[in-house]
Amino acid sequence: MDLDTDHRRAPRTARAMARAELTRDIVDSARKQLGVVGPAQLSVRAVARDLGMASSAVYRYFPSRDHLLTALLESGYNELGSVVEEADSAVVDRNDHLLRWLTLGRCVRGWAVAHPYDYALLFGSPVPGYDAPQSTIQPATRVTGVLAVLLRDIAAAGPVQQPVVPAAVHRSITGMHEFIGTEVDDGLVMAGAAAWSGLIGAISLELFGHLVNAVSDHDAYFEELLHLLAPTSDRLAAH
Amino acid sequence: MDLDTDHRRAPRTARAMARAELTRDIVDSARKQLGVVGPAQLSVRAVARDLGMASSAVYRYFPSRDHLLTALLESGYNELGSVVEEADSAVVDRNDHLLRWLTLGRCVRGWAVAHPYDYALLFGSPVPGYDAPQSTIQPATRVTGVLAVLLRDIAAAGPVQQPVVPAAVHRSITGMHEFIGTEVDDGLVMAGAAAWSGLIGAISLELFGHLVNAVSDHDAYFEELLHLLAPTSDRLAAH
DNA sequence: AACAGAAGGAGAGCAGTGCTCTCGAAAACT
DNA sequence: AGTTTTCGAGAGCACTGCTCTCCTTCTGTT
Repeated sequence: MDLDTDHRRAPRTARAMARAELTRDIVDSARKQLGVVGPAQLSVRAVARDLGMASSAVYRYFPSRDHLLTALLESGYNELGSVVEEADSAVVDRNDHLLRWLTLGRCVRGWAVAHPYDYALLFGSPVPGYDAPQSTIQPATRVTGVLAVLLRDIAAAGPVQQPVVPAAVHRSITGMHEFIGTEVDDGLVMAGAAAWSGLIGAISLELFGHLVNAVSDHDAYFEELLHLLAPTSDRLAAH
Repeated sequence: MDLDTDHRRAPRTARAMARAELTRDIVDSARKQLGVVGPAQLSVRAVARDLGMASSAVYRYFPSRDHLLTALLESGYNELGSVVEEADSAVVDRNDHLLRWLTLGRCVRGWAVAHPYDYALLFGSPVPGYDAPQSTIQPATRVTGVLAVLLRDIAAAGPVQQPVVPAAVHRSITGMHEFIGTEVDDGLVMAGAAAWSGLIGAISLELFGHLVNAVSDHDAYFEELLHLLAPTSDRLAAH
């Protein structure tokens, strides 16, 4: 089972190939169900039925329903992450930080609206008694990684603000600093955190039905909100 | 009990009193379970077991599990709403709008941290195939109602900004305007929406485990974030 | 006070779930 | 070729939401 001795990633034996194929099929079928039914209602037996196999056979590939959900978590994070990464790299003017923020926000919301149950799995209430294992945190950081790079570029372009946050806050966000980079000051890190919080909150409120009687045109509303939430707004406004 | 006064709401017959009592007991037991197990795992049979009755008897009071969840939704919204209302009214200086915003935010987060599963029920991913009936939207507006009053007071105290939002946005948020009041201009309404989005997003990210490796001292971090999210920040900073 | 009818409890039962076992067959390794 | 691992299938357990029937108890009316 040791992966370090197995240099060849591609499985050679027929059985290993079949296993990889079926593992993918199971995840695909489960994600297909996620498009209809929501994470809590996702059923191992329904996946088995969809693939024409016995439900017990699925457990040869995923030892529990939670492990299957973990795979879906990874899949969703990776899909969202690659969408955001691609869109950000498509912005030609790298110094147009506002546009890059808008692109990131539009991307995340666009993907969330297109895959509401996947978004609910990623950013909604977690399944109780289940904490994400280490394998999911790496894909989860891809989309926030794009934001981190943006913050770095903002810090590199503009003048570095003095850290105006209390020492307790500075100490508390060392994890963010390690992830983003030490050249980004506390104020900008917190601005990014506020922007990210606002983005996730706005999408969650919309998708989870908290704006039904408040907002009619969600596209226009979100676009305006995105401008307000931009971490660069004060800096851009100050020029 | 004050219910025994001769208002027609008070049930007079023994059976009606027993029904009201048992209905309350069921909701209480369900909310007690919510403190441990999460909305999706909430079990009607477990409630019945807790109360020492047959599971089928519970269906005499709540025709389905979703109806029970609706009652929990109402109960949670009312509890959170009354907490926030009380805290806001305890702020003596009504013109200290920043303090009132901070109080609101601290209240919501404090309640959410104390009742994570209740918060997940209210603001997390909704149970699939279930849309909240009309009876829940009134309690749901209590906490946002406090924010609405705050925005009204800000608008009344400060100079009215010109609506700088596009016409499409103005048309889209007529629902918010009707709820908040026409004297609040578009810009302030959107600032309130952004602040509320950021608040819900920040709490959701914390409670749903998205800050595990990023933030160590959540209290200090949230306090700083709350200042950044304040809808009055630009106005206060501009004075 | 007597009685028809409504209300509510208990239990059995149905269809579904996650998950665990055993058993036999097929593939892989030696 | 023989041995060991791998994997599919099926039965089964404990649990769920929910329905149906049966029967007791309470209620409003005569």
